[in-house]
Amino acid sequence: MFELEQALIEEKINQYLRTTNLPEMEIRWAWIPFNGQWGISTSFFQLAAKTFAGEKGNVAQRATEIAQGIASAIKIPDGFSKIEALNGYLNLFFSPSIYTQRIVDEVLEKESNFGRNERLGKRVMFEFSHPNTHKAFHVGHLRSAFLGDVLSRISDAAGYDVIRANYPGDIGMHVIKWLWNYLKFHKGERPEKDITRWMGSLYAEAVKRLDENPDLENEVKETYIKWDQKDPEVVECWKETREWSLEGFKEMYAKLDIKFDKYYFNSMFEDLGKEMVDDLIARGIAQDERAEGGAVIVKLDEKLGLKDEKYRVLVVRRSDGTALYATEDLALARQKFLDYSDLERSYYVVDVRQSLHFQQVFKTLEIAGYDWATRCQHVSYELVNLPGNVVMASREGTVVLLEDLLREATARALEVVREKNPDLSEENKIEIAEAVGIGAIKFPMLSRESGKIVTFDWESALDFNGQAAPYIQYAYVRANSILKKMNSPLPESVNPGEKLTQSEIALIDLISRMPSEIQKAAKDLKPLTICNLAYELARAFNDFYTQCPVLSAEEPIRSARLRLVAAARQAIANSLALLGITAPQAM
RNA sequence: GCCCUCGUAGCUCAAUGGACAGAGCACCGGACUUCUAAUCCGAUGGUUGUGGGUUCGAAUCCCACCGAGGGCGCCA
Repeated sequence: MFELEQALIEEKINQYLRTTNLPEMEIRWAWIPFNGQWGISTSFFQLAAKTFAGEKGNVAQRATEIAQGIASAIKIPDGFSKIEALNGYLNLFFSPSIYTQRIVDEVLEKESNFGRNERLGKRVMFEFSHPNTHKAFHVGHLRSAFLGDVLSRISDAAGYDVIRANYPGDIGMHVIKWLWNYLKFHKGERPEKDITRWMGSLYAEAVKRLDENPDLENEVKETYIKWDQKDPEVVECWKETREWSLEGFKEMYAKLDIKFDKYYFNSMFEDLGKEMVDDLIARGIAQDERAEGGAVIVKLDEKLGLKDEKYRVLVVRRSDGTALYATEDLALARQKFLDYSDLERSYYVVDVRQSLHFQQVFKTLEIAGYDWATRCQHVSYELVNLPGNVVMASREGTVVLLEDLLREATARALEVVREKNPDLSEENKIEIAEAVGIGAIKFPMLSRESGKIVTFDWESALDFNGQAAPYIQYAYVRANSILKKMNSPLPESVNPGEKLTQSEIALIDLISRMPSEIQKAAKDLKPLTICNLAYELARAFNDFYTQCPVLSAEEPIRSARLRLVAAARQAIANSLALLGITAPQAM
């Protein structure tokens, strides 16, 4: 946003340093942290420390001296109102009128593209969500879905070409159990609505039956053998019921506004994985211990010559020859690079419990000589637990189903909409309630560090107050409301004059940070950064809203404020879009 | 036993190695004849788990310890 200005000033600083025989320094810019003061700053502590060359001295004082020297040596650059040396920092204040006009104009010209970087011509893939077919979808599963979706949005905005990949678990023991239960007790039945809930309830029923009567495991094993031998009835049933689950997921993703470019299915990689393992055995990377009743393993630490245990041992094929998760992951990783050979990075958005597993898989691929192996990266996140640190598990019955949460959240939001906006059409109210309800669900999962556990409880999940999506949406609605009441086209670009209030400056300051915040969020893979920005924007706008009359203001202030409101509305909308949260027109 | 996360206000969480560690919730006190009060303003609240170290400067980096959670050859 201010690269040109920064480069010019950097040149001047370096010139000063040369003429005064001070060492070169790397100049890092930061925002001036004081509220209502808009500008950029850099500090000279490092340089000051260097001038003492290890001897003792007052670094802070020297830094201030240098900053003062620079402040008096370089003229105030165009567009700046003040240059100041303070506590070792050099602060350059923007001339608010000039830059407010520039930023506002840029936002209004770029609209939804404001904040987006130019295309980098680099491709990355995010694999996320990976739901299990034939099972329920609970709140714990949402974190990967939201994280992956928003990371994709942020990376896209930061200039990357993003492939959004899903990897449904459409085969495995859980599916076999489901099929057994279905064929035995529910043959011919099909789901009417709430497909995913229905699939999940049949799975729970299967598990319950097997718990109550372990002898039935034999029947499950028979089903598994039938599956393995491609028994037509079992295979057909799998194909059909699998589609039901996928249909259910499709509805759910549509509701959550999550899209995928590419589907990889677990069932596609059993055979491919086994072939890769055979290759690993042939090349002496994997050890086949099946003759002694063991499995096929890769002794990673030994292969790497490590003394201490780090990567341990990876089982790549079961003793009975069947594939397991690791087998399939080897083939999946390769497939991604076969499909997209130019992939700069292949991200796996999977919970933290699988950290070691992915390290093992990636390291195995590296040892096997695949040059892309080092481009694979596990993006881990902590779980969503229930109060008392209870893990959500369908087996334990400790789950909150997505369907239930969605229904409750939208119902609660609908209640409020009816109260606040009784005149809106019912259709409109429902639309708003869904935007608010879903936003309220997404925000808390995105607005904390991914390494921290999210504790789900109904009370805070349905609390729309405070640091939450509805607060941000409401700021958007307020801006929208002013612009609707304007009843005329938006005024042409105007200079707001020198008398901008603190709240106006604070607002435009935040808007101007958007492009760099997006870059930061993409670099750190942190949606939280965007959550913070969105919330700060909303807060600054609410402050502006109470401080500064717009429609009743005198010209030219009125025009300038109207344009600022439009820019703020756009910035808030863009930040919400990055979070996959809908900005409603009214609330 | 080894490895990985996390520990900040009563609670939930922020804070590119940098300026006085900030919000929300809760609690207390205020503000709607005004562009939507799903809002705003004010008050209270801290030895950033403990002890060392690195650095001009540490909540942030390193080491040790304490506490919580997770992972560790045939689950996904």
